Amino acid sequence: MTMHPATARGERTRARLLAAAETVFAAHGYADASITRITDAAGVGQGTFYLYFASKLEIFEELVDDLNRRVRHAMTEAGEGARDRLEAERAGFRAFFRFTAEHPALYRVVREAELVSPRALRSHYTRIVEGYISALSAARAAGEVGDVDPTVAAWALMGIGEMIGMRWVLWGDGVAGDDADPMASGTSQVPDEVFDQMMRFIEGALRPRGEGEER
Amino acid sequence: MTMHPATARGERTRARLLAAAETVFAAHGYADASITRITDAAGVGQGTFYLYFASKLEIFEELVDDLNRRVRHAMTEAGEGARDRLEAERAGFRAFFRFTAEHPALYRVVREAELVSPRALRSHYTRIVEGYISALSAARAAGEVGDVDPTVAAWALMGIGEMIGMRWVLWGDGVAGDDADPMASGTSQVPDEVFDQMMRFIEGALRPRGEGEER
Amino acid sequence: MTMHPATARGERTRARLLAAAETVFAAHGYADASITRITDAAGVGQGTFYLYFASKLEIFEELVDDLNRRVRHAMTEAGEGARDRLEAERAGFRAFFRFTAEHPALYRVVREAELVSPRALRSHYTRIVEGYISALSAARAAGEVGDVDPTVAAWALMGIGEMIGMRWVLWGDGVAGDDADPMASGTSQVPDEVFDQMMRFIEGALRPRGEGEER
Amino acid sequence: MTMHPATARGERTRARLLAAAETVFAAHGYADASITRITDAAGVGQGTFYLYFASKLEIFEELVDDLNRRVRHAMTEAGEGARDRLEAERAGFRAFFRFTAEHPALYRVVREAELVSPRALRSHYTRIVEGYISALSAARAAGEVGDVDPTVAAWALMGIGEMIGMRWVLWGDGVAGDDADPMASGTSQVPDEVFDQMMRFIEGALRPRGEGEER
DNA sequence: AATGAATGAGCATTCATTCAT
DNA sequence: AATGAATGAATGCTCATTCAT
Repeated sequence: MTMHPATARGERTRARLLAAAETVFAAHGYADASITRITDAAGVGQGTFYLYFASKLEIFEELVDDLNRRVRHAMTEAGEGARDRLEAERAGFRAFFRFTAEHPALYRVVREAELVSPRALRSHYTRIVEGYISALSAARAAGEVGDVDPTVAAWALMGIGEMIGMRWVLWGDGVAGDDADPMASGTSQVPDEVFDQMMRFIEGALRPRGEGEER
Repeated sequence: MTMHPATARGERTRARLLAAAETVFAAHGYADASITRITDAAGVGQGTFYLYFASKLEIFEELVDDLNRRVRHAMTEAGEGARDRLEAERAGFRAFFRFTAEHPALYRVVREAELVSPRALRSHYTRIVEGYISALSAARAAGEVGDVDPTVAAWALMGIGEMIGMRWVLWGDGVAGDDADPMASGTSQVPDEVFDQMMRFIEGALRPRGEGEER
Repeated sequence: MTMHPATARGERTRARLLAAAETVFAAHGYADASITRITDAAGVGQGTFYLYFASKLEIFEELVDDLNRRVRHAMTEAGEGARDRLEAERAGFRAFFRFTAEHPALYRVVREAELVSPRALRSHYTRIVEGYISALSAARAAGEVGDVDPTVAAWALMGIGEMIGMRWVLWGDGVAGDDADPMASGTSQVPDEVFDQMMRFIEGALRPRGEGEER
Repeated sequence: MTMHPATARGERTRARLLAAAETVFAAHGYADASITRITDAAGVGQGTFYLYFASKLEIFEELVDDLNRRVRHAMTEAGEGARDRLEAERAGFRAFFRFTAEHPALYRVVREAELVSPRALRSHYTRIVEGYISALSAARAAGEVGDVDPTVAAWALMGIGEMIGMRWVLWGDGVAGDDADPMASGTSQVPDEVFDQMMRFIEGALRPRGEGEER
């Protein structure tokens, strides 16, 4: 499959292509991201592409994996110094949103993966969720978290992060009317009040509950 | 834009095309959903397509709008007989998942809209969220809901529904490993335990809180 | 071939179609003048077209013939009251240019006929030229015109009229640079000085010559 | 716009395409000259076309320019050894007719340009006429030519050449009846008597006049 | 007489991929 | 290692024409 270069020069070329692919896929989508556009953006000849990737699908999947590795790394790293679960969560979300702002490709590419490579899509979400699951399980064992199923809660958190990120990072601050230019986005940050409200929502959901539950 | 037929026969043909588009877009994605595939599925000649839709994009956007109208209708209708906010929420989510199971197109089509027609995508989410927002605002005024910002909470709920729906309705029950055929899906239902856990999560998030909040 | 209507209403519809065809062919050219455009311009249904014309080619040829009849009529009529050949010529050219200004279709349609219907093209030019030939022959017999072959002179005059008409009527007054909008034309008139110079040129060419010829 | 090849092989392919275009446009006209027909005639694959030309219109315009350059070159070259204006004129027209006979595309393509690319059409005629204008101006200054406006005379000459060329070169010798196959042409030459008569006509038009002019 | 629906052939254009250099 | 040339399959879209009403 993926062909790996023998020389350092080749290594650089390959990296350039992958970086170019991130830009081009994010800007045009899978179908309209022609190999030519990628090689042009990378500053190499058309034929060079096939020296390092067997097909368009392959570079796409590698890109998804790559982005996945990078978000997860960013999130984990952010949560490392945290005192408790809550602080870690907060840091993780912050990191997630920051990554989203810096790499709009993450959203655009992943969303398209639904059809292009369902395998890649599933693996992307699943890996992130796995991180949540183990963190939540540990927290539950430590009594920091209420009686929610870690798996379900993990997917819910994933959904919250994704949707809030889409709404406030990708779309920007403005009201999401039909009017605004939908492409002029990708650099905002989630406003503090929104972030706080979101964390409130999550805390409430995860907090241990002393009182009797309704229903 | 959209051209409307003058006769009943034309009306029927147009409806057949729209129905075919739902199937075809869901199965192949926007880029690979050729007009020919759509007209074949509709049982009409190629040229007939352009009697009713000016372009592929146009039928796509109309389809998104159509699906949007239909989910919202299903959700509203479901919540109508509910005693309290919680029951309504529960019914709404159930309806949402049922609709998702019956119309996998909703997910696949909407997700692709990110690139195909950002306008359609935004409008889709925004309209659904608006429903949540007004329901939450009313519930908060009635003291049924805690002190969360209705807008943020609404987007969070949207995210939860979408992610849980994707995971358990579209992907089915199985573990989301790299192995299973990712296309053989779309008909499962969210298992009861998962649904209950999700509702627990949501209740916790929205419940009025007596105790002092950290931070 | 051409189908003729039985009723007065039909007669009117047919005339409307022919008039619409003049406009549409002039504006879009043969290839881009769709039947739909013609019927739309005529304010009738698509199918109605084929009640009166067997094909697109047929209405085109009829239009060429029609325009041809009308220019020739305009030119003949104009020359009728003239005292001598020269005055007649002058009036004929004036009429030709006026017709051109009012019916840009004449040029555009005829020029395209080169490929669409060579038959129609030839017949158009030939018929006009025939008028010149007989006028020149008569004038030569009367000694009003020098010793030029009427046929060759007639084609030369045709060429002059067509080229001057294109340059000053269709293109307008402006310098024919690459810049001006080439479609914004068709209503100018040949300026008087140009017209006079052209007539001088023609007079010189046709005038009887007493002196010895060079060569 | 026009893309130029980087290698000699590409240069050859590009030239083949342009030559094929001349043939195909002349034979079928712009609208019916499919890219496939051109690439077939050139002996290359369909896709190859777009390596060198951005569109059908572009190769058309380049072809018009190319033909224009070539006629003008042929005409100028022919008139180079001439003793006087008249001899030069004669040689120029001969060259023009010869070129027309060898490149029927000149006529057919240019005539269609009226609608396809008015810009190209104007520029074609204007450039040729400019040559006439400067020659006539010089001749007038030298007293070789009478008191006609060089610009008007130049357009008149252009018209004469075009019409005579069409009549005797493109249509051939035969009477231009409705019968003859209109496509079986393009190789005749203007008969000597016709050519001489045409030159007589032109001489008369341009000759200095001693006597008093009517009007 | 009039119409609108239906159709399939046809075309410009794009693009992933292969290959010779 | 790198490149640009070449290709043909595929697709969105247009349009003259036919037909049932």
